[in-house]
Parts: sequence; C-alpha cells; structure tokens
Amino acid sequence: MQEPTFLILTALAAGPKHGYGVTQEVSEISEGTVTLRAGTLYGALDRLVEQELVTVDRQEVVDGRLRRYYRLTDAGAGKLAERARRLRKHAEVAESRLQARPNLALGFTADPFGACA
Amino acid sequence: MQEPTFLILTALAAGPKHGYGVTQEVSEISEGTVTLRAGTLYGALDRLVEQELVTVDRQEVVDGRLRRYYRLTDAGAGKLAERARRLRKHAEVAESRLQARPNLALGFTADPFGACA
DNA sequence: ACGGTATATACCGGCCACCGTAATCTACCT
DNA sequence: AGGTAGATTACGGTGGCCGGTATATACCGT
Repeated sequence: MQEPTFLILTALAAGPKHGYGVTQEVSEISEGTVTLRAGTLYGALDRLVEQELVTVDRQEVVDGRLRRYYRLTDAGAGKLAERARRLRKHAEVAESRLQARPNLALGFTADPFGACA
Repeated sequence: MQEPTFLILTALAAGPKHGYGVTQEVSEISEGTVTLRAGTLYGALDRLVEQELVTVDRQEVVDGRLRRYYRLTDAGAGKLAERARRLRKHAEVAESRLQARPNLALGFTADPFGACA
C-alpha cells in the first residue's frame, strides 16, 4: 500500500465520504503535500472496494450528479491500524538515527537550494 | 519515494553500508516485515546515487568479490528527515482517527496478546 | 449571455518503482 | 562433494500511480 492509498483510508477513518470529499480531506491531512488526481482516487477506491477494505455506504443523486459515499470496513480499519503502526515505527527509527548523525543541518536548512517548495 | 527506498535511506543513516548489509539492516528495522529483493535493492541504490541522495563511499575487494559501500549524502539526510516527519504525521493522524472510531473492537482488546507495551 | 470555477465521476495510455528469479563467484562448514 | 552464506548483476513482468480528457450541473462575476 502506497501513500495515496494510505491517506484515502485515513480520510475515511473519520466517517463515510464521497470521492471528491476524500480528495479534499487528503489534502488537509497531508498539509497540502499530496493532491489526489482523479485517476489515482477512483482507481484506488475501486481496488479498496474489491479488497473489501472499503464499501459503498450509500449513493445519492444531487443536482443530477451521482454522489457515492464510501465507508471504511472493519477489515479496512484493521489494515490501516497495522500500516499506521508500521509507518510510525519506521519514521521514529529514521528520525532517531538522523538525530544521532552529528554533522548535518547545524544552523542551516536541510534544503539549501529551496528545491522542496 | 516508497517504503523500500525509505528504509534503505534509514539503514544508511547509521553509517555507510554495502548492499547486502543494507538488506539485513532493513530486515531488522522493519522487524522482519520487509525483505529486500536483490532487484529492489540495487535498482533503488542506482536511482538514489543518480539523484545524489546516496554516494559510493568506497569499494573493497574481499575474497575476490566486490564490496561497494554506500553513504548517505547531506541531501539524502535532508530528504529522509522530510519524509520521516511526513510519515510520522500521517501515521499519527491515522491512529488518532482510529481511536476515535467507536464501533470496532467492542468487548475485546485490539491487542489481545499485549504486544503493544 | 458568456466564461470561469467548483462539484463529481469515469476512462485510458504510459511510466516507473518494485517484484521475482536466475546467474555468477568465493569461502566455509559438514 | 554438496550445501549454506556472502555479494552483486541482469532482466522480464506487474501494478499502482500519474496525467489528461470527457461529461454534466450549479454558481459567480463581468
């Protein structure tokens, strides 16, 4: 499972949402660093439904447009919990190792050329 | 950057290592959940060298076999720090949302074997 | 009235990271 | 002699993500 998929599950962990709502939620969660493309979003949702980590909660027709709500299944919540724990552990190891690393990032930015937004 | 690549950078954050050593380190870091295949490992290392996140530290010939040591560059350390922070943030959001989720795990613990301290 | 933006979903080609496996060679142990 | 561990290289395949396009309606400013 990659980052976009993980963030989609996270977005749905707070309650059912429709596709477009997921996009916005993911943007917030990631502090604007991840913007889901339509292809990524619906492709991932289809896969997640197939794997039964997500189900269609309900469908509405608003202003002639279909609005499909997706909901996290218990299996999906379990998977997300597992992945979240893993990610956190990995992040912690990386950060503690970087801290132990003496030389770099003392008094100057880690991105001297401002390449990273 | 995906999980294998992130873990390779993390392995190198503790000091220079040769390819095979990275594989073992990654296995430890991930508590055995991630086992790097040769194709993944050397492919990723080549890409990282090209992106200048990693450099070849030195080469040795031991028992007639080449042993190439890789080292994290400052740019690589910066990139890793950035990604680690992101991963941790995402993991934290996911975990806090899952905790707030009522329904699941009623009547039984989410950690039946007490694995989580 | 017109154009732009926001809401919402569907489809499709292409790329690239990762996977899986096999090949190669040496040292060491049984 | 054969198997295991160390160590790297090469290569075809797959699948998730990217990017763009199409479709449709509502609302806003000009």
